[in-house]
Amino acid sequence: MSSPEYAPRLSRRPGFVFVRAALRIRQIYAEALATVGLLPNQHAILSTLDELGPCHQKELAQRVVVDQGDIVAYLDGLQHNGYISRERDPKDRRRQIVTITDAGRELLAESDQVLDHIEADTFSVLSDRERAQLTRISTRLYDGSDAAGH
Amino acid sequence: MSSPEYAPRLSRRPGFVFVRAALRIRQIYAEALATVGLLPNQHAILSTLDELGPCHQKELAQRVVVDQGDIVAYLDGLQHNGYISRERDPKDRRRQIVTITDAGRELLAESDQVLDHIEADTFSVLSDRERAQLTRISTRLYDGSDAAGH
DNA sequence: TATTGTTATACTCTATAACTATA
DNA sequence: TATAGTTATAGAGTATAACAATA
Repeated sequence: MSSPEYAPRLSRRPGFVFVRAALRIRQIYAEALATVGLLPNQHAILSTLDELGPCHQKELAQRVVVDQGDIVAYLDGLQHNGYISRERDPKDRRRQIVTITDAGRELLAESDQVLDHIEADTFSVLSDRERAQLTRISTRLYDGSDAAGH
Repeated sequence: MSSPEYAPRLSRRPGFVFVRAALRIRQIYAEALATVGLLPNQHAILSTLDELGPCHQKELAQRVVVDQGDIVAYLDGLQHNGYISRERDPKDRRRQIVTITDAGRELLAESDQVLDHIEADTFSVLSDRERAQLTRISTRLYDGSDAAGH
C-alpha cells in the first residue's frame, strides 16, 4: 500500500511528503538513540562538542540550533551521567565552558555506531545517487529557508 | 554561511540533514497555517475530510496518521469554529460521523492558497527536476520505513 | 470515543549574576 | 566610583505533537 492512498491531495504537496517522511526518520533515529540513553539533541550536542572542542553554552546552542534556554536541561542530563563537564570561564564568570569527557566520547562512538547501522537500514531503499541527491537538496532547502529569514 | 559549518560531522549524515531541513519547512508551514487559525494536523484533517467525504473518527485518524486519542481535541477545535460537524452514526451509536461544513471548505480553500504561496517560495531554490526527485525519494523513504515495521 | 498523563521539542518570559561603557 | 545597559545562564510556563493506559 503506497502512502498517497492515505491522503491523495496532501501527498501532492512536496512539503507535506517531505515532512512526513522526515518525521518518521526522526522517530527511528530517536528510538535508536534511546537505546544508549540519549535524546537526539543530546547526541547532536556531544557530536558538536567532540568536533569543536570545549565551548560556551551559547555558542554550543547556536551551533546545534537549540534554544539557549533549552540547552540547560540537555546539558544537565549529560553532566549528571558524566558525559560532559561544566566549568566557569575564569575570563568571564557568567560563562560555562562545556567539555566532553572520555565517557562522553565513548558513548558518542557507541551511538554513532548505532546510527550508522540504523541509517544504512533506513536508506537501503535508496541508491547511492539518490542519497547524494537527497542530502544536496535538503541542504539547499535548509540554507534557503535560513536566507529567507526563518 | 552554509549549514555544514555548524556541525560538520552531523551534516554528513543524510538522515540528520534530511530531518533538519524538514523540521524547518514544517515550522514555516505551521506559521503559515496559524494565520488562518489552523494547526497543521487540523489542515490535514480538513483536507482529508474534503476529499473522502464524511467518515468515522477512527478511519479519519488512520488516514491522517494521528493518534485516535489525539484526534478528539483537533476535532473539538474544528467543530467549535463550525468547520466540521459530528453526528452519531445511527447504525452504530458509539461512532461519530465527521463531516466538513461549507465554512470548513472555505477555510480549506483559503489555507490551501496560503500553503501554495508559501510552498512556491520555500521550494523556489529547487528546480522542477529536484522537486520531483525530492518527492519521489521522500515517498520511497516513507513507504520503506513503513514496510520495515516502524 | 474520550480522557488523562508522559515525553520531546520549541518558544516566551523572567530572574540572577557578571560583564561593559560611560558620566 | 556609580550608574545604566548588555550578556550568559537558569528557570518557569506554554504549545504542538506523538504515544500509552484506561474509562
